[in-house]
Amino acid sequence: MSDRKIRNMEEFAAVSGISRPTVSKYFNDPASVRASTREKIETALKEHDYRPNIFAMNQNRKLTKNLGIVVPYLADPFFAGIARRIEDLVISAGFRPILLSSHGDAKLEVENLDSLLSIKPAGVLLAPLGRISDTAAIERFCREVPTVNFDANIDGVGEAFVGHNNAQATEMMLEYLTRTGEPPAFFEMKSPPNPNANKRRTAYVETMERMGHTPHVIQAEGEGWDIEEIGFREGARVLSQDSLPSRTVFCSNDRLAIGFLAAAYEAGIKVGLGDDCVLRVAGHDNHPFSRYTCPTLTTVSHNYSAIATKSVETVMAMIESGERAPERNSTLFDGELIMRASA
Amino acid sequence: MSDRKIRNMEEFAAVSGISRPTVSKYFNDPASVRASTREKIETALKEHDYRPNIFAMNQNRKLTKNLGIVVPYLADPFFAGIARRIEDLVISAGFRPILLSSHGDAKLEVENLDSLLSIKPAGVLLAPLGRISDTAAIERFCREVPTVNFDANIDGVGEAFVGHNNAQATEMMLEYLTRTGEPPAFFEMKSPPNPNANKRRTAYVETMERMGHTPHVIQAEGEGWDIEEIGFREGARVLSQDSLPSRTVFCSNDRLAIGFLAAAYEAGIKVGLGDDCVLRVAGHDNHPFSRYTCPTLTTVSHNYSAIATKSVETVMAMIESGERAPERNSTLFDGELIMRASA
DNA sequence: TAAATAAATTTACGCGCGTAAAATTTAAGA
DNA sequence: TCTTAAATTTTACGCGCGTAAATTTATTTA
Repeated sequence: MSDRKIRNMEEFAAVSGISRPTVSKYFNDPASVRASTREKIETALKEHDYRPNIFAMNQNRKLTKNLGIVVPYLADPFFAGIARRIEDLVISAGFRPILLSSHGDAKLEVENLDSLLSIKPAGVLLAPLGRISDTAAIERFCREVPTVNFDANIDGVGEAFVGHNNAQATEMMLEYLTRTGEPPAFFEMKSPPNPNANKRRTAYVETMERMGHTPHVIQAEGEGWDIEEIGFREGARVLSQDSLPSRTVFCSNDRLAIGFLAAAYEAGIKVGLGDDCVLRVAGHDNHPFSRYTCPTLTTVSHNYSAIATKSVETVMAMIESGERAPERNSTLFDGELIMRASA
Repeated sequence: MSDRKIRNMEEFAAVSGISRPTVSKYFNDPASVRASTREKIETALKEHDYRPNIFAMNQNRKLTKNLGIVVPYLADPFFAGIARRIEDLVISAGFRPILLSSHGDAKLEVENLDSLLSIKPAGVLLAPLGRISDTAAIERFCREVPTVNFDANIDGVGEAFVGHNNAQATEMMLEYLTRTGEPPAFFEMKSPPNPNANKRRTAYVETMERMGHTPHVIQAEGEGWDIEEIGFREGARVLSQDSLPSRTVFCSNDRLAIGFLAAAYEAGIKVGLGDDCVLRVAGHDNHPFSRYTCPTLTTVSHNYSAIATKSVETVMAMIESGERAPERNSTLFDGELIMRASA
């Protein structure tokens, strides 16, 4: 590596023996220049360690290579995990991922989109907060930037939706629980922050009725994203009142189930499949920590990689074609039953 | 709000009745212009919704308002939590946080720094991977950009270190466990990815010896960041062999403890303080999930907010003064005992 | 009220790169 | 070898803003 510092593309073009506009073209798309030219540039690149100024590039490019990723709550390992998959795919597509978390706050969600606007992203992958989201502000954003909505569906948000098939997943778990024991009660938050919760409740009620059973929905009080805490507190209340309509409890999501299991443990109630167990508990999401609950949590997994892949593919297609989809279509991926010890 | 679109600072200066260089100065620092001028600009701002082009700004500014935050593993809620605190502080200091995760991969850690370099950050807050980090590459980066090292200390990385007082925290927990029961064995990873682990082991051994007890270190095989899994697998092995030298186990960190507790549960071993319990287990970190283990985990909390605040203050001081510290100094904040049910 | 100081304006240039148009060279095919 | 299309080079301009120097205007102090 030469010690002479290259200050700009002009100088780099000089040392590589190629004109600056062609070098510019190379950095825009290496495949767009002749193989012999590409080689010359790449040889010079190894010698001189030059990199185009990202600000000057983006100032003039009609389309930046920035791609925003907004998740509702990054401290939730569930979202951290899916964000990571998406980041990897975005990088290998040659884009620069900008990961932002809304931290459960609708105002911050809009601020994040606002902040993204200022870096002219080529596209955005948005997992909205849901119920509390400022839908009008988000829609305004989506008119400016090609956006794909994932995880939590909000009508009108983004050109497409990619998510988890809550209906199929709920039905599958219900079938399993009923077949191997008894029809479960459904434990959920009274005001769930996420719209998936509503889909799951609806699917629970409808499937139960179709199966000829009476649905029992237990609603936990509490707001916000401290979901384990709500599951624990309300779980303890329900268990102490001994008011459960079924000895099987299907929690709306794993974080609620994690809290519920902790409450059961503390109450000395043995959960699981064994003869000495008095309760079965199931969750939904295959949360990273569901493998380490006591007992380990039976749950339904999202098809994370399919959702990540499809989301990225969809936004990339929009970016490349340069046009919006004629109609908003949604893709749902089926869940997978994860059988563990709790049910 | 007017419907006329403002395209650049020139046009915005025109509608606000102020010259463009003064407007530029305002955006650089609103306090640097006369109050009457500031008002005029802010009135126009409300009317016309203009925002300076961030790329054009950063291209010419000697110092951008970007501030990099690099954590080793964002899917760990521990790091997600501390990253969030730091982000908040950075934003309120008027900077734009760029959060990147190394995902446990040393190559990605260097790539992250490399990527930050291209956006000319004013400073960087780096929590390095630790043992596997490419120290030489990181040091090279630190010579270019004012960097503060936090969480895991690596000599030579950054101008300062801010972290947790592992020695004090370990000693405090040891004192508690010994006073209320018996001296614990120490459960850790054989090849811990994080240097804090080494500090904790050393503190354990030294304190035990000072107290007149024989230290017992149990080392779990296994590499990488799937720490709960390692704690579970190796915990199960240790418990099945019935080879524990003490009925109290002090885990090097909470994630290991979470796995260990799951193993104890599965082995039917009752953990806690009650008369019917045969084992006490303690952790270290006050991981967000340590409140929901079975039983709830007794642990030591970092002083998260102090660490975040001091880290941000330190890097801000470096940025403002424009000079590097004459010597690298480290600040350690004491831990706090979190007494729960497991010990 | 004049002088001293601070702030704002005018003028002018540069940052590093994208990109368009026209001229030229290169590679591929008949 | 000639034709043709593709790739490259030359030339030239613009993006939106930072910033320096000189000048003018406003505010504060004596």
